[in-house]
Amino acid sequence: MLAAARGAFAERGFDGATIRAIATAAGVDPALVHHYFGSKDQLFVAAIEAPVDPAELLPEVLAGGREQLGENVVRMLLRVWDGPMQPAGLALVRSAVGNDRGARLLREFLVTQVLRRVVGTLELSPREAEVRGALVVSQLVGVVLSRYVLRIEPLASSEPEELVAAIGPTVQRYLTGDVELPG
Amino acid sequence: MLAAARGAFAERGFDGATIRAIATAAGVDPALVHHYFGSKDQLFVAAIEAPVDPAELLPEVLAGGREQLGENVVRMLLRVWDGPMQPAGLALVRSAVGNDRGARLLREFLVTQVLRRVVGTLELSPREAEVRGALVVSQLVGVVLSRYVLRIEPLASSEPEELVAAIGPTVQRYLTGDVELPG
DNA sequence: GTCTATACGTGGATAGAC
DNA sequence: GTCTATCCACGTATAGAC
Repeated sequence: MLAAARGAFAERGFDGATIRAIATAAGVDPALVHHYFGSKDQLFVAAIEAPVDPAELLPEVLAGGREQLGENVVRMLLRVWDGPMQPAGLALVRSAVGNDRGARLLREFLVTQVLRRVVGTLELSPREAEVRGALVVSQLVGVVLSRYVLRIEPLASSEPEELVAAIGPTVQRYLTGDVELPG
Repeated sequence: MLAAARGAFAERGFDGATIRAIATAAGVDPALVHHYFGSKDQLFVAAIEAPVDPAELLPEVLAGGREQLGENVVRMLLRVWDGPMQPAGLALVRSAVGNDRGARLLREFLVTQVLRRVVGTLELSPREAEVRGALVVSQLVGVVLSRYVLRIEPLASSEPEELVAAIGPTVQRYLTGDVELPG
């Protein structure tokens, strides 16, 4: 039933998904949904509960050393999104673009849960860390949107490792390379 | 009145925006909107009518020669989005992520109107052009989303030229650099 | 515990008065 | 041409029967 909700939110966003449709997809009565979750909002937060914990993935990302950080970040992003994260992630992204609460939710998740962890392992001034982190996000968000939402070819059907090779260097440069820092 | 529609669609996406709200914002009667535009769909396409023609911007992008292509693309993107394109563009992006028709609309606009023009000026095999174009799009889409939708700092309030310096090299590499080409 | 019935609001669209 | 009044469909949520 949560799976049905995730699927619906992923396909149609928060506003577009209806409790009726979710209930039908799950083969139950719409009233049951309210009975279990109370409201649509609560159902949503239950549905997008992160199926992966960023903290657990961190060691693997850092394992290759400083020079492989860029590729590892892209590799991990694709592994997670091609796998368990995709429905919940899509739901979150779709809703983030739809309304401002969702945008704030996603922004804070990205900044505090993902960015700070990766960037925090480099020795950087807070200011520089913020800038480099934002640049990385700009590329990663673009990959997710192009591959999973807009489905632009050949990005959408590329093998993960091909994208790692193509995009990893960009992330690497943003993290440790020579970048004029915007202010 | 079109301006009010653009603003509403930009803020709330296609589904979120209501004809009533648009009419109120424009200081007119909701029925008038139907009278002029017939339906919400038609109002939408009228509202997102591209305020800038990609073809006209092309010479300026190409002016600096092959080595400045990356920076010029980013510069033009920001100029257009910081200016006249922003409301219509936001409306399109918001709706593209919301429903699949919108996604197809945006994808086709990006691929045929923007990508092919820029990439077409390099001498590349169709296959390579497609790949490099998609990589460029992945970065540009990410910038737009981070800066204008998610409003991630410091991207959101950076000066355009700072972003040009930071992100231009990425686009340059995707266009003319050494990239392992995904398939 | 599960479903039927329904209240309540909202939004797109239309008919018709002036 | 512009607005009032209204129709109709849909969606959330709740109350209450079984």
